[in-house]
Amino acid sequence: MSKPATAAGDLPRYHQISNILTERIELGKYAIGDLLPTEQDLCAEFDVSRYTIREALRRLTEAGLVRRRQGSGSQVVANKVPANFVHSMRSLSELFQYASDTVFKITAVEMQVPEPEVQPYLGETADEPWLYVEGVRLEADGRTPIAFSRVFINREFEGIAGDLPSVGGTIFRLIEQRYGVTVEDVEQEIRAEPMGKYAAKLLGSSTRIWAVRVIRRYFGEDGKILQISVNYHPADRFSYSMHLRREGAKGWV
Amino acid sequence: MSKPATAAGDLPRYHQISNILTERIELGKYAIGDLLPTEQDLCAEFDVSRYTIREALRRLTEAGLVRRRQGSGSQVVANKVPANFVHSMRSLSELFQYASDTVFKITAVEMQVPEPEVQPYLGETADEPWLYVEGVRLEADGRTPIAFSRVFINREFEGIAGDLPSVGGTIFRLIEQRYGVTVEDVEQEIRAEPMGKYAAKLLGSSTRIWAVRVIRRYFGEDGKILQISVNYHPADRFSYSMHLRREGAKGWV
DNA sequence: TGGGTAAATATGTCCGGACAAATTTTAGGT
DNA sequence: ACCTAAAATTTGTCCGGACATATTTACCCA
Repeated sequence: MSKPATAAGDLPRYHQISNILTERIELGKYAIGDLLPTEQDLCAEFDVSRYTIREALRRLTEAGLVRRRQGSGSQVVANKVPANFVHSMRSLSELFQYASDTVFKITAVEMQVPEPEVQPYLGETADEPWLYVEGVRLEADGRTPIAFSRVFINREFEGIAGDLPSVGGTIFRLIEQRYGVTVEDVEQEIRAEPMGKYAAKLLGSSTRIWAVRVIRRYFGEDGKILQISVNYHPADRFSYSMHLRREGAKGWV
Repeated sequence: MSKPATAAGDLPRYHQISNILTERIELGKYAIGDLLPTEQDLCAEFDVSRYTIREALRRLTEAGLVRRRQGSGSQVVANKVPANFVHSMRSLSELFQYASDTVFKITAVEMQVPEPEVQPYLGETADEPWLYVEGVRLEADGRTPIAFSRVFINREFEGIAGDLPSVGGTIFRLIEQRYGVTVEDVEQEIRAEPMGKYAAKLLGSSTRIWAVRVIRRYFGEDGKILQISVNYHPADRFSYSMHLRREGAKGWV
């Protein structure tokens, strides 16, 4: 092995070296748990400065293949690059993708054992009663429907039933504020299906229309389900957008 | 301002300087869009080497606060370290939510100016020809259809046309490998609509069915669109799931 | 054989320098 | 006023060096 060439259009040396080392790791020449050759040895092998080797190893570290430890060396911890793509949002409100000044008009509130549609999402708590809230989310004009929603709230928080008529924002936010719990995880599932007659009627349609159904489960810190919401959006008025960005090191070929 | 101290237990100098610069950005001393002082000026201000300043600025870059450009300077692009809720995946393959052993059966390849449906997603490049690839993605059994896809590939990469018959994986990966480019960002949009007759037929249905249409745009490092894919999934066989996890501090903006 | 200490090893921080490459600014010409 | 080319500026790559710090190894003694 010798000094990598850096003719016009070539990758930087440290980039080429990190590609070579990555390939060796992937091929098992350096197995998971093994130490890579020391910086000094790699400098000799590739005939480059220590700086260049350190940049190459930094890339391997950022890629998650290697962990470096002072006095110890560079240990292989993975043999594939977990290139991460990340969709992030500043708050859960961004998850809904409708404006923050929309209104939730409640049509029913009661304790209820969830119907079969929802039970698969509840696990062991499927047979217990939940605080059921039903309603229509409207644009700020108070008239244009956005979605029909069924919300199941963990009965630990049934005390918020009295606050619900005044809910301008979101129910889970109400729970967080009233009970000091925090939503740590959210599972969301999107699918398309024909909308039920009842829901369609509430959304102002007398014919059978299609819906995009969005189910969201909100989990607390201990993994307990705080709330489940089942939302039906008219298909012709719904789209769901997300932006993913690469984080960390670039993917290797 | 002077050389940061490095007594025992102190943070490294570059870490201290990046903290100071982060605070200035958050306070608006360097606003979004502003250029930070040059490396040279910062070396003078903090009385440290260029290496130390570059390490500090690297940290700001990795945190997403700053973008550095050779010949131009270091521009503030954000004044807060982003993200509370994060949906992450190890590779873009996870975005598709079908198994990795599926097969893409190609039905057409040609240069083409994209049709009106796609043009809003192309911006200034809407009038130019793209390499058009059309096909059906099948389960590993080679028979069960998953989705009908139209793919528009930036004509810079038209050389991959010859590789396409053998594409077992994904087209963007082929582009990455062949041209050494990297997908940095992806925009995805999901909506439901009736499926066109042609697509439905290719998916084995003689009646008018509903589809979940998923449009994805893949961007390279310079913000250029590398590829667009328009995928039609039969609604009854499609669902899209995501898991979001809280990261960083609790609480709301 | 086990424990403690010193020495050796390997990476981390930081310095200074040089040249390359990309971008911006300046100067000159039409 | 606009355009083009050259010069200046700013960051990127890479070199060599020194000292600090964390870990591992070697050695000695009970």
